[in-house]
Amino acid sequence: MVAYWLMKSEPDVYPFSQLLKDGKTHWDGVRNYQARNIMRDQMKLGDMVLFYHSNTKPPHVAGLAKVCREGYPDFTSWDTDSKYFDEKSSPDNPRWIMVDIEPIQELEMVPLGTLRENPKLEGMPLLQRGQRLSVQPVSEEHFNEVCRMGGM
DNA sequence: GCCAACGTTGGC
DNA sequence: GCCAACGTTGGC
Repeated sequence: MVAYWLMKSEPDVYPFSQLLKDGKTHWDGVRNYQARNIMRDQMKLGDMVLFYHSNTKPPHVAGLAKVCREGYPDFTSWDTDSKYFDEKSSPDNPRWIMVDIEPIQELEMVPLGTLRENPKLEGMPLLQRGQRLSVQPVSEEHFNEVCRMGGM
């Protein structure tokens, strides 16, 4: 059973175009327990991901990706040179988890405002007031609709 | 740059 | 365990 997710990245930090170049990436730096738990407990190999660009104008869905490795310790959490270093995490007792994703294809940019205007997306977590989870679930219906809006 | 929303920290 | 203070996210 394939599940669907949305993952946020700031394009200044890691844009979808970089994922296309890299072929895959580990989703490091998540330091929120709710998002971590989703990656640890729920994201499975082959799950589909909407790659979302936040903190940009306009914020938008940029592409499609899929999970190519399930949750494992985020090694940047014990790397003292990393900006994601957390002194409470260690190889023996990792506190943070990441998954790997690989690109499927770029989408035509789907701006947040356009998502909001689509009644079929009513109830989508991304569109809820005040939500800021960087990894969040998407229903199959919403996922398919966003793909359609992105030209697929 | 502002600020609403919300998570975390730490004193008590 | 409560809650005020503070920090971060992220749209606008």
